[in-house]
Amino acid sequence: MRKKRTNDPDGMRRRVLDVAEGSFQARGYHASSLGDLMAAAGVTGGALHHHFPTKKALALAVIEERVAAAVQETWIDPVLAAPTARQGVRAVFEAVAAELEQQGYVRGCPLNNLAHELSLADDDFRSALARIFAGWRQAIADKIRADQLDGGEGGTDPDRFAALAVAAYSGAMSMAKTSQDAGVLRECLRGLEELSSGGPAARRRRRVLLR
Amino acid sequence: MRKKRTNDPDGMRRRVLDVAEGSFQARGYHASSLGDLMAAAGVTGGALHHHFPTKKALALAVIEERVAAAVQETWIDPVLAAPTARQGVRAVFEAVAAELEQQGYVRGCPLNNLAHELSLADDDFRSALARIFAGWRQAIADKIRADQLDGGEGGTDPDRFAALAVAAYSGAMSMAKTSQDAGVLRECLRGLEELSSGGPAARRRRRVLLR
DNA sequence: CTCAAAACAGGGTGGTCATCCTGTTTGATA
DNA sequence: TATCAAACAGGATGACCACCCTGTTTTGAG
Repeated sequence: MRKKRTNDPDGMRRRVLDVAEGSFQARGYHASSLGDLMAAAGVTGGALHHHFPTKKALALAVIEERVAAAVQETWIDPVLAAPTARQGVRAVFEAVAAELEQQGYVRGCPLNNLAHELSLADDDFRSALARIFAGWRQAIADKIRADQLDGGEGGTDPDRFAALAVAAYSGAMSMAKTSQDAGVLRECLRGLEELSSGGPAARRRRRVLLR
Repeated sequence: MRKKRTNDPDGMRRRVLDVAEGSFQARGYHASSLGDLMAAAGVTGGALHHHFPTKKALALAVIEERVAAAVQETWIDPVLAAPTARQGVRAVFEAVAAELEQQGYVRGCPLNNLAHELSLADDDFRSALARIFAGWRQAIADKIRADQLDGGEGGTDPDRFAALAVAAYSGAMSMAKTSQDAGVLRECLRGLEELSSGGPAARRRRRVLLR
């Protein structure tokens, strides 16, 4: 009997990206060998090399297609959908913390993981990752500006708030990954809110300020 | 003529640690080969293996002796020496930003760099790194508590503030490394201060809330 | 001085890894 | 149906790389 083969370039490419995304997240770029990825994806060397001529090309595709999408889905979209930027930030922190606590382990933020390992290694990596960070911060800052046009967020500097929110999240995820405990995410969120508009006292103030 | 050799175990160990610390910081753990380290340190394979039987043992020594010391010197000591925790945090942010801007490039926080690459790879690495994070946070939290005994820092939660400060710094350094621009450090510091005791609006608000 | 242990030298080794190369199969187009 | 580029297969290759092993030199204790 003859063995059949069905050409499915898109599906094969997608399977490779799936496996690579997961392995880069769990083991990092250097610790992920193409041999392991090929075995995990059920792909031969020829097929891998056809779609991604080098390991760098594969990583660049993971960054631009998967990591960027992950930031969009877990951060930008929820923040934009929230009533205000601050509520969006809180919702994301809490959603991520809850998800991590449920799954029982912390693999860290995919963007930060790759940023640390690859930013200094290659300028193509670095600029691709920097673009994602910039888009993340800008989305939050724009949302703050929208809130201000709606009459909220008095004197908050949008860019400062966005930088702080992204930094606090990234750093909290670093610690959560290292301690394998998502609690620090909640701790940082409460720290942010205690100092800004989060606490019950602040909520009282906001109601006063709104009319 | 005979070649002379002077046994200097401490010096040789120190030279290896110096080179390894620098290379782990600049290239990361996996991208640093023992061959490169040997060449850079002027050390033979036998000597390296004598002092550090495995690469992991070398990295563990770097973490426990060098990274921990770096956190102590650049963060804990200045914060403890400052009049208040907040002033200490501000001083460190500004000192690091100034140093980075002067040297023209950003290699990132050594603790965070290694934490991202090694936390999931090996539990010995992970716990050693987690200990450093914990000591860092606790030093800041203790300083806040001392400030409160001196009558300052009204209702600030020490652990929350410490977690937020460390997270904001770590995350800001991630972005600074990725964008090769230390400006985000200052941005995050201003964000922290605007939201806490810094901005004029916040000072006004806080006064109202206090009764 | 003796001598054992520590300190160091340097080549070897098995394994892994990314990439390449030659060939075969598939599918769209004409 | 003829044709050709894209898609895929799978082994070859050469370059590392971490670790080990055998041997030599230095050092300090007794």
